[in-house]
Amino acid sequence: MPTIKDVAEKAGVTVTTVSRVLNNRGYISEATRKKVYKAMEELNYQPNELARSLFRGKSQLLGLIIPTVAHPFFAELAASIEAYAHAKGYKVLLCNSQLNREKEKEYIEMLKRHQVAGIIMASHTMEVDEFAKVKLPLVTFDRRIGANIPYVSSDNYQGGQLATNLLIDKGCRKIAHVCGNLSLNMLANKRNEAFVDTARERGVEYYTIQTEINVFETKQYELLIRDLFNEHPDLDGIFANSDLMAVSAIKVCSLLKKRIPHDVRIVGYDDTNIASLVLPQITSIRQPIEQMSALAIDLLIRQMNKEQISVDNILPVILHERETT
Amino acid sequence: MPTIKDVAEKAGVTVTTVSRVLNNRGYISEATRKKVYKAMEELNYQPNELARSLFRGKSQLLGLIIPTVAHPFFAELAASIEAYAHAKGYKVLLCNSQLNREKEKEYIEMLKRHQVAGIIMASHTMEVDEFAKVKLPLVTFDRRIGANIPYVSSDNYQGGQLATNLLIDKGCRKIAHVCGNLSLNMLANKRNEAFVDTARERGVEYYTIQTEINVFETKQYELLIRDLFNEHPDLDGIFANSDLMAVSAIKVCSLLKKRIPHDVRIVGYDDTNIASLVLPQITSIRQPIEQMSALAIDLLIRQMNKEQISVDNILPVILHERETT
DNA sequence: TTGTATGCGTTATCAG
DNA sequence: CTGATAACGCATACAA
Repeated sequence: MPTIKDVAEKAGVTVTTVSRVLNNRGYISEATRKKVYKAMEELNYQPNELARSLFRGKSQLLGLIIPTVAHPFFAELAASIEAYAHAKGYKVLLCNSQLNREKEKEYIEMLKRHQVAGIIMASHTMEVDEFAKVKLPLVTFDRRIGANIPYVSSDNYQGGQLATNLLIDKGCRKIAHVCGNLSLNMLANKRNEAFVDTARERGVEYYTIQTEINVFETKQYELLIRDLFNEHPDLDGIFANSDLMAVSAIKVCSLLKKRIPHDVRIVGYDDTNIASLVLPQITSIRQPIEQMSALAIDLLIRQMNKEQISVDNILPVILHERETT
Repeated sequence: MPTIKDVAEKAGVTVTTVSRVLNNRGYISEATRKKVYKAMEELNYQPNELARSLFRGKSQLLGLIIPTVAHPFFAELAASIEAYAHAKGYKVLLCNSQLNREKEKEYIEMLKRHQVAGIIMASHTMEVDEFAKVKLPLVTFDRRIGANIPYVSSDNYQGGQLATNLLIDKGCRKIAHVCGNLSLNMLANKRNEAFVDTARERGVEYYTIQTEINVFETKQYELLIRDLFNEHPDLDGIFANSDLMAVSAIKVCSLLKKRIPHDVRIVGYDDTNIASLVLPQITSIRQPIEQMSALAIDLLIRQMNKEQISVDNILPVILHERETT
């Protein structure tokens, strides 16, 4: 790999000059600029980002910590974040935590060692006080850590309300919310709050089913939902915490010969591609992934620039009615 | 951020000594080792990877270039690759090319600037001769570039045979292969070769439908398949090039009141999670993603060590029969 | 067993 | 307008 030195020699100038044309700093005569460009061209020179980053004390890397990119929601999130990061000149370091606290910590340490410019954290098994130690531009997805760490989230309470009200409006009298682990202290838990509040208010029988921490255990969802119907054969509405869970619910209903939406109505969450792909197409609550991604990147960059930012960044969700309701 | 210098001062030694205990090199007395560890502990010291990498001339980063991580197959691939890379001490830089040649090139340049240790390339719109310029450990997914660049692939021809034979064995007489853009020169095209060979051999009527380059245009798949049935209402077998396409096929069949597998049989590809998730569950050809990922990482590391490696790395696929056949 | 000096590739400061 | 030099944080060769 040619270095700036090689370019300088070839162009008959010093490294200083080359650096100047590279960064468009200071005054340079057109003649030498041309010479330098020519030399760079001929050598196929690429500036060494490691050296640059070392000098300025940080890299152009962003860390993205998610449970697993194999999950459709996080896959779409990752794709979106990468796109916006790229547009702003940043690269994304992919970290799959598997919702494992040790891994989360390990990844954060790793990212610090690599002098990343910032971290987007969308996996939350870590304790709150451990976030204080990060000392790096940080944005959280769907979790409020404290007054200092900004987070991006969609309006989970609103989502829960929309879903629950829709089920009840459509005539459901006995509904269940299949959600993640509520002890994980994520804002997604507000969906369940909304579910409970709404169901209670409107006088409808309701149940909450928590799944284990396992990220992507479809089979487990199916078993859980099957148990649910065993206990409550007359259940007529399911609010699933992800489209994947909704698909599992559809499957179980099909096996139990329950017609959708006639016997059971289902609302999914995230509105990932899968929701409109399967049959019946899933009614789902859409999180505005694109805007959330853009906002996250933006918040990170603002932190780097020591700008003032708001801690709470909650975007509205949208209900997409389809065939399961 | 504390540096090695701070640690040295705190421990009352020089940076050399600290560096030594850090890297377990040379002889160090237990006493000073303890002192140094203590100092590192107290300062919460993290070695600066940028500096390390700059010194040794390359980073611990791997570039992963895929069309988009929003696609289930590539999402699972990315998750798997990240896991193996992590196990070997490497981090993954995520690059979504959108199957765009300029982006691919741009990403490669970027990765070089960042002194990545290697590149895994699973997006192939670039010309063959451009690969020669990479000069970096490189592994290709599903494309044979030349005699110098190793690739990892599953046995596409076998996959095509398995799928086609299954359809015919089950009684299909008029079948279609819905595949990607055959001009892209990927090994996946061998699926179509196998399809054509097998159908011809066994005397069954067959058609090939190519989709546009767009990576994730589900709607487009649906339109294409609809057109297909318009032209050939008596089509009774579809070999889809991905599970996503298979889902689209299922959907179209459902809309056209065609029963699966009674009227139309469908075989998908990749056997991603989605295949066993939807109803009917999709018969699919499984690519051994885990092994392919491990192999790719392994090939990269071997190249770094200047070890001899084989260019052709083809793993067998497995047919998973489910409900669509 | 430990310390000194040098260089990795780049940018910034300060001269000229 | 351009050049010499120091510094970023670390690891190695060579001394001691």
